[in-house]
Amino acid sequence: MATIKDVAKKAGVSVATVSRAINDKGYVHEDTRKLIDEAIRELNYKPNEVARSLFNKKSRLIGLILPDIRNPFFPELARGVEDEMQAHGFRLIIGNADEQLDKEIDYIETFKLNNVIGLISASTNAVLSQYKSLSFPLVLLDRTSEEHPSVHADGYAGGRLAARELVNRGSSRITLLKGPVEFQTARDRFKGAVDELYSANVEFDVMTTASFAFQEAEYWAKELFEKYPDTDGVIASNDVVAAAIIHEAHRVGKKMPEELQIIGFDDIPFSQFLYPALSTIRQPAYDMGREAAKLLIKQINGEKLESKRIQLPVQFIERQTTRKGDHHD
Amino acid sequence: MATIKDVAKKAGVSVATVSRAINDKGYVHEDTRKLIDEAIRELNYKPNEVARSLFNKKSRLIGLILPDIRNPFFPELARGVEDEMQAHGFRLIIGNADEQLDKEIDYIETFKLNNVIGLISASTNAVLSQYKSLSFPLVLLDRTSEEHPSVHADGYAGGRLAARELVNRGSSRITLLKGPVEFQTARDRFKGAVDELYSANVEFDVMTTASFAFQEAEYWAKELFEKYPDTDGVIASNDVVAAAIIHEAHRVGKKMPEELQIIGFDDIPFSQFLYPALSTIRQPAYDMGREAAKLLIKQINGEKLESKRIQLPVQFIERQTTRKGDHHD
DNA sequence: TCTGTATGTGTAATCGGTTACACACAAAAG
DNA sequence: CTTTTGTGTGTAACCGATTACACATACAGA
Repeated sequence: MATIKDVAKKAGVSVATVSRAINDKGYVHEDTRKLIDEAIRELNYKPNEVARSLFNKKSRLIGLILPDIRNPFFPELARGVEDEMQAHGFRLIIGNADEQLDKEIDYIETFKLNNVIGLISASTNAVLSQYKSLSFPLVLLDRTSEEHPSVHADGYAGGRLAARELVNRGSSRITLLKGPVEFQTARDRFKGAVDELYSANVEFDVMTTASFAFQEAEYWAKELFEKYPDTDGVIASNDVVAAAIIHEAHRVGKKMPEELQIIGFDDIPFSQFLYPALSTIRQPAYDMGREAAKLLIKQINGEKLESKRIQLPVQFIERQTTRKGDHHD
Repeated sequence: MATIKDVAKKAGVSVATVSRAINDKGYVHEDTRKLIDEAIRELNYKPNEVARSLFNKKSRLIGLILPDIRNPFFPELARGVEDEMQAHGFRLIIGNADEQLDKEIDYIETFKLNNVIGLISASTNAVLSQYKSLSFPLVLLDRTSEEHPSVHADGYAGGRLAARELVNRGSSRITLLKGPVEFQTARDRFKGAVDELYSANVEFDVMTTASFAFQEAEYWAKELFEKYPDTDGVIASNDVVAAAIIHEAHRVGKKMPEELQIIGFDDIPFSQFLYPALSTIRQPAYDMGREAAKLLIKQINGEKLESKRIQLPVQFIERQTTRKGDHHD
């Protein structure tokens, strides 16, 4: 690989001049600039990011921490972040914390030691002390925070919405699945649903699904029908769990949506392919990713943030696991 | 952040000694070592990876290029790579090329300029000139190569297997979906299926699905039933496409598996939740990831590779989109 | 006593960039 | 004609690590 010295020699100038030319800082004569550009092209020179980063204490890398890359919701977030970063010349590196604290700490450390210029975390453990001592900006994604800028969907409204739609469509013995307590969004949507059900004066049971992972989703589904065999409406903690429930419902012979309505949460791409296609509360994952990226870029550029907490709306996506309701507009 | 100088000062030695102590190179007196350890602990010192990397021209980072993070098959691969790397003290950074050439080139460049110590690529464009001029080892994942070590599943056998199972289970007007030509694995499994169908002397049509993405899968599914309304067996190019076909089959009122059998490819976690649950050819994605990681680590350590091309077996997973067959053992 | 080897440590160069500062020169201002 | 200001460029220090090399000491064997 060619270095700045090679370029300087070839162009017959000093490295300082080359550096100035590259970075458009200070004066460089038009003619010298041409010489340098020429040398750069001939040698196919690319500035060494590591050396730059060592001096500047900043790279062009953005770190993104995801709690579980296998849950399709998170790749969707990542795509949003990536596209926005791409457009601004930043590079995204993804760390998959796998819902494990030590992995997450490892990644934060790795990001620090590699001088990332900013960090977006969609992790559950955002309260970590590691997040306090960062020398670069942090944006929390898919959760809120007092201390840091954040982007999230309106989980509470989503929970209310899910409950309302289910009730309006005639379910009366509802089972409400509560996601892992660590996930703030899970708590929000749970609370939303509870509040709505209370105020609608509808009976409901609560079951906790202590994880969002595929492997365990099947287990929750089985547990659901054992504990509450005559439930006629399920508000699932997310789409993965909802998928497992649909599957199990078929197995135990429940007709959907006639005998059992189900509403998921997230609207991952797969939900439309389920049978019956899953009615769900959509989170605009891609947009959330983009917004988080924008927020981070603003901070990196030292701009003032007019709003530190961006909340995006959720939306009911009507498909086949809910009946036609007497729909209030 | 504390630097090596701070540690040296606190321990009352030179930076060289500290460096030797940290890296266990050269002589360091037991007593001095203790002093240094003590200083490191007190200052909470962590060597700056960027500075190290600048000198050594190596980091502890491994790059992984995925063609599409949204296809659940790839996160699964990534998890395998990650777990193995984690165990060896390497850090994984993921780049999502999004099946776009320029993004992929960008990522290779980013990885180079950040001194990754090795690269695993599951991209379609492994023929790229960028891959030739690497100064660090490369392992190709989910595809083969003459020039580079690679890990892949036996797509050809998978194609044959899919065709054989479908024929054995009584489909006679088979439609064979051909995945994107860029994907070598897609070509392999296509060829396997073709060979098997020829030798079994079974009629079949071919339809090309020029992408594996969700958004388009639905389109292929519709096209399938328009073009070949009386097909009674589909060999899908992957599970995502298969999911779309199941969905569409419901819509047009085909009974599965009685009137229509479907076999997918990959066995992504979602396949079990489809209705009917998808019979598919399983690729051991997680293991593939691990093997690729092992291969890369061996190269990094300068070990001899006994085999440069690792092929993992595929497996027929019988679920509900295929009928009970007169099963030859 | 002299030489050779093993042990322990520090100085300074190096990796590939960036930038403060000094200096040279030209044109404009006084 | 001197002073100021704006351009243009090079020298060298610096970012935070690693390591070649020099040097000092201790102890062995001759």
